[in-house]
Amino acid sequence: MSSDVLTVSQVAERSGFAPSALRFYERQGLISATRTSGGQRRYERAVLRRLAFIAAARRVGLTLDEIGEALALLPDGRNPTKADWTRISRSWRSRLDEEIAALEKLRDGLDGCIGCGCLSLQRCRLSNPNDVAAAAGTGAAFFPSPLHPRPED
Amino acid sequence: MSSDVLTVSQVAERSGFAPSALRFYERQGLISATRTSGGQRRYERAVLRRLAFIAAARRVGLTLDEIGEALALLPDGRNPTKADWTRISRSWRSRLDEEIAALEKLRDGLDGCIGCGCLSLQRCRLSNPNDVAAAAGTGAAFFPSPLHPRPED
DNA sequence: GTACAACTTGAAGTTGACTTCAAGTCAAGA
DNA sequence: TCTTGACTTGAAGTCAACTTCAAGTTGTAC
Repeated sequence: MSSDVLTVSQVAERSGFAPSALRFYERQGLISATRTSGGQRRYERAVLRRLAFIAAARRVGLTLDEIGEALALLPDGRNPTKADWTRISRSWRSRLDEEIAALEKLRDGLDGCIGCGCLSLQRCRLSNPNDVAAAAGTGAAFFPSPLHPRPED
Repeated sequence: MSSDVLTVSQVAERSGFAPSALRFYERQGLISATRTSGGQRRYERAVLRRLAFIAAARRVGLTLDEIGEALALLPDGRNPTKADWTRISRSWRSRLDEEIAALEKLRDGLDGCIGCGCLSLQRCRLSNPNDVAAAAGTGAAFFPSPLHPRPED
């Protein structure tokens, strides 16, 4: 139990991450823990804040590598302040804006194309991949794609 | 070459998919090809339309399994009409709308939370995972997540 | 008829983010 | 002290969507 350290299952429950994920994040250097004399992990409360950051960053679409880089910008020695967290998450807003814009563009493209069935017509960009291929090189350019997609949790 | 059938590399170039992806899609049952006497693939032109559909569907965020299910709804025996394509892609618009809405919600949540640094404060949902865990079960509920994300191409 | 690019196959590898497993060790309440 | 749930480890497995590889075959321009 108790006062100021937490066990793996306590952190798991409070953070929402599975114990296996916590061990994985530790191996990746995203979080750390002290050990009991018997070798079991004990976490400081500050790890919860760190995990909250990781959860939010994942949701925004950052990879674990990127999250690691962001966390590396936190001061070592002292606990991060409000300003520290703000600083390293400042770019998230524009990242989301870009992603939203990309999806909107895709949606509008669909409205004028697949949505109306012109997939089967000669002049639709979607149904006429050779034109696109000739112009853009690969089919990946048919439509803008969302930025920073991530696999299912 | 020529008149009405296409080789693998021709389809690859015109569709934007790599030859290995075409073989993979064939194994998955998404596309099909006839064979020469020597066993090489020859594609009908209609495969390009199918591939355009696959490309668009991938972009919208469908998995290959879902794309397969959608393609299974096309009539067999005759080539799909404009109405056929429209029918099976009708749900894409709302799917994108939902995904966009989820991202906007996430963005707005960030504006009021991480963005202002309250990650370090007591009453922020993000910095207070135990409350969320108690209420929602897992950390996955901190923020709405985008629907149907997909791995990098 | 020959050269050679393009094609064939099944199997294994890749990436990211984890999870699962087996086999054993630790912590703490009764 | 005993019991039992929680914990430990490294290695291997999972998932999606492909790519890469090796070793051999085919198609066609000359």
